[in-house]
Amino acid sequence: MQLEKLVAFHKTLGDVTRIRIISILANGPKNGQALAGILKLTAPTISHHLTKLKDVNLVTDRREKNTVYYFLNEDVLEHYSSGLPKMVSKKGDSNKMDNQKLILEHKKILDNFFTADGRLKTIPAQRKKKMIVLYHIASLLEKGRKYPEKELNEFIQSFHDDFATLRRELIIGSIMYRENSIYELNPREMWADIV
Amino acid sequence: MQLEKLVAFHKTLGDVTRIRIISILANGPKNGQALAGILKLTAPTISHHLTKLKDVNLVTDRREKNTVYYFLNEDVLEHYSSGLPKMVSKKGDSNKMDNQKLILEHKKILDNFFTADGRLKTIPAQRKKKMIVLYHIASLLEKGRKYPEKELNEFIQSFHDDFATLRRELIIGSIMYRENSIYELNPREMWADIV
DNA sequence: TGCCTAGTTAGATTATTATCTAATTAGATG
DNA sequence: CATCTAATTAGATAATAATCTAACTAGGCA
Repeated sequence: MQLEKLVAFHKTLGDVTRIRIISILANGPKNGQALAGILKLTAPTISHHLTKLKDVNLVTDRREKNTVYYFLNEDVLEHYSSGLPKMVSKKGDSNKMDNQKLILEHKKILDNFFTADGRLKTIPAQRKKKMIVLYHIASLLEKGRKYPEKELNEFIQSFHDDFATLRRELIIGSIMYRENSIYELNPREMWADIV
Repeated sequence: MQLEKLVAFHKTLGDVTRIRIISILANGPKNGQALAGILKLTAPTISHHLTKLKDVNLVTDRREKNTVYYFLNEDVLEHYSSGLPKMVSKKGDSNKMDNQKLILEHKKILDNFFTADGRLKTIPAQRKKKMIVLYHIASLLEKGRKYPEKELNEFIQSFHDDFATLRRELIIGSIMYRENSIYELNPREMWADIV
């Protein structure tokens, strides 16, 4: 019945978490762990919501090695077009042509620069690669939380011994900012451009 | 917060009963009793849903004597435009200009032809009035249900002793149709033009 | 083969909500 | 004023669903 479908669609969108997931995915695909991190929810909860979103065809997924990326199906969204497009406005992604390809490229770079147990082999010289590595490291920090310099150092050192250089790069790249030796992630939507 | 509003809107639409109410109101205002009758729910339940619909501005109401008529706010619906417009397509209501006035006119006619305890005083001679009366009686039958002639007779007789005439009029007016002495409401949206 | 990581499934808990009955409010009407 | 009808409010019940922890599954990779 057509009516049931419409109700299901709205019921799916009638939940804050799912709307958040949608607006995140509007800026490009993400995997489950990333979503869980951003929304500060557990993996099963994310999984729960994603199945609901998949049920009404708002989201599709695609496996890449060990991790599954979730894509927003914008056609459906536009079909039911529900005011969302306005609030969910994409960031200035001029050529989002192949977001997927971008992800894989990033993944490859990370694979090259990190060891299996997650340590950074060397600090990349190439600016772009360096940024990708820095973003990756920063992605494991808690958004909104303040880190004393000592704590941040220890954290960075778990990736690479030259924590001083890396810490400075995080500031220069405006991924973090510092106030009285207290560090914090920059509030700007850091997940927008990178995985 | 804008997000909360969007969620609230969808949550409101994520319920079968409320979608039904909306698609009924799309064909013109109704009062609470009428809605309760059509949807076979109690008055408090209808009231509950209507307050929710009013909360998100999908419905407004207007009191007329003792009874309150509920109007669909089509602007909001179009603003959030949610696939509903398609399924909720108005019937060919050319001059809906004053639906409200129409309602009151009908009410007056019904008041004139029915006694306080709901019996039909006389069968109207004027075609238009007769139709209104017939629709009113038919509105108490169950859509989609098949009535054996005997049962239908008894039902009609609860309004007026000349059940044979009324039964024939229901067929002539194509409000009902008959197959092998089994009667059924015509499937066309009978609530569109009346009540 | 055997571990590691990402996701899903199961089950429990808690919060929300659709629905009902009973009681109450608000107008209208005789 | 007394009564009637329509609507809302209060309170109870039962169903749905969001979230968590714990256990399980399924690919990579050493």
